[in-house]
Amino acid sequence: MLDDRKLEVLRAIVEDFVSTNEPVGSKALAERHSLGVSPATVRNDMAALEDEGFITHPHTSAGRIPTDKGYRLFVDRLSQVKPLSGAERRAIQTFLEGAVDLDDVVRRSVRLLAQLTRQVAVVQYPSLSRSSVRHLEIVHLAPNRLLLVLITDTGRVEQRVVELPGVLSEDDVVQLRQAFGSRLHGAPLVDVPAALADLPDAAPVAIRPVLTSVMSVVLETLVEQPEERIAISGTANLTRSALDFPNTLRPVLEALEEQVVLLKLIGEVNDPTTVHVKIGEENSVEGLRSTSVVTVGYGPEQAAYAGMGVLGPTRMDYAGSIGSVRAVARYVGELLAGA
Amino acid sequence: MLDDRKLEVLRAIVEDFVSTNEPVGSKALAERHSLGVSPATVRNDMAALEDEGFITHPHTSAGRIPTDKGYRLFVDRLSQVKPLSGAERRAIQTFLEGAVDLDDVVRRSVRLLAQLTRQVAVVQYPSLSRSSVRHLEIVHLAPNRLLLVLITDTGRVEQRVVELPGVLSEDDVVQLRQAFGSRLHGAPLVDVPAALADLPDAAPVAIRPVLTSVMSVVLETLVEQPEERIAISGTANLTRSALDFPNTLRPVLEALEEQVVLLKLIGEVNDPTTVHVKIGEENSVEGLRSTSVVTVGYGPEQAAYAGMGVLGPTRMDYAGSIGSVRAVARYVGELLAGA
DNA sequence: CCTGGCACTCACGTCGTACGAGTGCCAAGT
DNA sequence: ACTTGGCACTCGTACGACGTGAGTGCCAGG
Repeated sequence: MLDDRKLEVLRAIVEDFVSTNEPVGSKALAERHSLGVSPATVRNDMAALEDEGFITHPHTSAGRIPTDKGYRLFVDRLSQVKPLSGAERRAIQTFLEGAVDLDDVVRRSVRLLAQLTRQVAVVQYPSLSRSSVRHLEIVHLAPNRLLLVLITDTGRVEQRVVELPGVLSEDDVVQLRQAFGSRLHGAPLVDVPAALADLPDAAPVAIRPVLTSVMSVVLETLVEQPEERIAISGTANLTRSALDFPNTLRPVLEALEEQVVLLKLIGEVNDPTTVHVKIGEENSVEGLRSTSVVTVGYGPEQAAYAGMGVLGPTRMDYAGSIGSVRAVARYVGELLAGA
Repeated sequence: MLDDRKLEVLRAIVEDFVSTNEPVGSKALAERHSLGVSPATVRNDMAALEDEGFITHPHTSAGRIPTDKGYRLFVDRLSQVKPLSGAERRAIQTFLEGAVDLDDVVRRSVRLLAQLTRQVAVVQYPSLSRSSVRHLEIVHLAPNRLLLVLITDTGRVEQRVVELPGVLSEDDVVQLRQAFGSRLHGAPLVDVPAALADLPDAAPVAIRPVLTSVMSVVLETLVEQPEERIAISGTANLTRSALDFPNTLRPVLEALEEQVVLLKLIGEVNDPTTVHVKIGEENSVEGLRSTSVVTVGYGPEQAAYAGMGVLGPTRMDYAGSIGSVRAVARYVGELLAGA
């Protein structure tokens, strides 16, 4: 059905269209890529590719452009991931190693990714649900107010103010710290509920009411609403492909403002070893049907903390994007593992 | 020079143009607004307004549109700040009171503002340089590593990991805590360098090297790089005025990605009592010359923590935007003051 | 199965034209 | 001195006709 030359023609069409953004005709194609056959032959192959649904015409007298299905085939079988240049590798390293805390790492990564790919970059903060407790600090703000500060092993910090039912002495606070500290230190967040289960019974009666109210805030913060955060950069790059998004720029920008949508987009697969590509209609998100998304999980070795990726027109440089995304994810993963 | 009727004509032009986005002609204007004069008279007034530079033609056979100078006059003398509807006030309240920490307050505010004004909203996190230290926590991560967590009275949390020159005992850490805690608690960040000045001399010799290295990190974090953060929302609203930004959407999006630019925009005036409006060319930022910015400081009473505002086409609903921005700033100010 | 040739189809740019909104100005009216 | 109706003029826009050329599909011959 699809012999090697037809595949070669498809690759040529995708590559030409991606770089020129204009429908590519049989003649130009036979000339520029040394296929060794005449335009007429190319036309026949094109007709076959069109029958199979890999390419289309915008109109009768125009050249061909790839369909989503065509891009899919291209990504799966025809493209080789572009390795980064030495300059790019160095750029990544120097750019990221200046990071001063987790927020900084994420912000730098997302900017970096946007610059490398010249597209919209999205990076999810390390997920709470997959981290462990590094430290829980309890600060005695006022007799009846506490500030809880939780720090995870990924460097993430969550904080909450707790209004207490009663007044607390400094000694009580020390007891609280001990009670929580011993149970939580190093515990994965998913295990926190179990680790705290026996707490009310084990604690001195005097501080039980306070303790339970603190406990409920802790659980609520960490487990029930594991709030996920996301950083975006490079939205201005969307305008570069403004021609690709005649009336669709709007929904794309809207989708990018919806945390939930983005999480869905990035979070669907978090396998840190492979890069995933969603092309056009494959996207579950209405409004992103004219875009492609390249995602990957990142984190130390097996454990993926979270996802990151880039989003652009279906007509994008897949090989380059996949390479950049993978490289940045690796660096960030190592960085977080070492920290 | 500019009698009352001419001003009235200017107001009518601005209002019509803002709502329809089409150049307004003398006839339509005389009909829709009950000015009590004929189109011809309106034309004369228009000619006068044009001589003064308050309005222009796009071309000969088109109606008039306001110039930046025209909008300026409108904002300064002709528009009345629109009070919010009851529903809007209630929306603000319910939306903001669910906030769980500072980050949440800021994120909710910026979303709210974008929705109310249907424009791009920008909110600066409470500035570090204007806050005081609420608490400095020192966590002993490993023998030669410390985690510093600084919490300000505005609820902002900054954290840094410090690699120490030597190994530290638990007792040393306690001493460190005391040394810093006593000096910093409640101190305005600007006074921190002074408060710490005598620290190396006063401390036990044993921990001095460690202490100075911690100190330098603290100072660096808090004073030398008072990193300002910013939240944005509603960029999708820019596409609504896509007709206003034919080729200028790009630079606007780019400007919105530059923290520095935004801070400059918002930070120029932080008087919490008045709302400031920058119209078109008045903007110091290249690339935002086709936009207007409405900003205000927020914070408890006299002390402005930071700024917030909205950005849109010069052709925007100034009265409504000013009202919304002011209202949200007040609520957020109260909220933070009470927290 | 490839190739050159050939007729055919359309999108696109150009040109000319008609239309109409809106203006500027003037002379008459108040 | 200001307002008003009238009128000629400008110019941007919409519309239709037309030529052009890129690109195709098909066919007959190698």
